[in-house]
Amino acid sequence: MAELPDLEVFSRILNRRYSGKTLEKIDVEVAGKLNVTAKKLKESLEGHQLSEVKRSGKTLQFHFGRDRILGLHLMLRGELVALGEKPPKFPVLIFHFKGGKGFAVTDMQKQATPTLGPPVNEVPDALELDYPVLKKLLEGKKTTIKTLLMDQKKVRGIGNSYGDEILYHAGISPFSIAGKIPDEYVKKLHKSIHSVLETAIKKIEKENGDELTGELRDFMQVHSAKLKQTPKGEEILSEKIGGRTSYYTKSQELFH
DNA sequence: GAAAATGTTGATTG
DNA sequence: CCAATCAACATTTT
Repeated sequence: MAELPDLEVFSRILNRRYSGKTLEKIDVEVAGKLNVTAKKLKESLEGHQLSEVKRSGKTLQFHFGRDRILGLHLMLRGELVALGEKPPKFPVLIFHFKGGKGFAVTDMQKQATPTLGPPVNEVPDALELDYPVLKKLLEGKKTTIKTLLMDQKKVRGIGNSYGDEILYHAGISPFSIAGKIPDEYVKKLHKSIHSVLETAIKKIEKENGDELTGELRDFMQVHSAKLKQTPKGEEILSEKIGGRTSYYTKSQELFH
């Protein structure tokens, strides 16, 4: 969980289910990563109406009015679950809305990070990245394109799996030096970022329907430990880049 | 039972 | 100063 397309779909579902409802109570089960005290969070949000849920990069933002915004990063293992009969496993935060419904943020690793009053982030979101900005981002950079795409200080929202999918789609090797990629391929990369992410959003939205749960990655073309071949029959290679496994094929062009 | 797993941060090394 | 690597976080899945 927790790359841009999943979060985009979650934000839409959360909006449909909870926007307009008043937060009756919020339980803070794990306060370790919270930037304020549990008491302060409760004082700030309880009794207020959820106006909107937004996605920003790999974070969600719950708007309870001006100056009452809760940011949330799910990190590696964070999940969102609707409250049911059983109490959620590994709860971090539990939102109870008036009328009895609610959801929980869970994380077995306790790394999910809620932030009251998240600072405005100037780094472009992957879905808002236009071609001239991307071109400028790559110019003169000596780092590999895979590392750069995953760098949240440069573009927000792309992680290890979609990074591989995007580069496969664009026909660029993840080991290519960012600054050495010709314009023609930077254009392809720009198109691939949008089309891979938007296609994923549509597929996840279709599968998930109105359910909060689920982690759909069936449509991955290269980034999967199970796959040996792409749908086109190309052999999938894997190698670590920056401590994380990258999946790619020989058909992706290497610029260096 | 070992290894890897969608992310980030801070320390460290070149 | 920039780039790259690694460990740490806690648990499940392969």
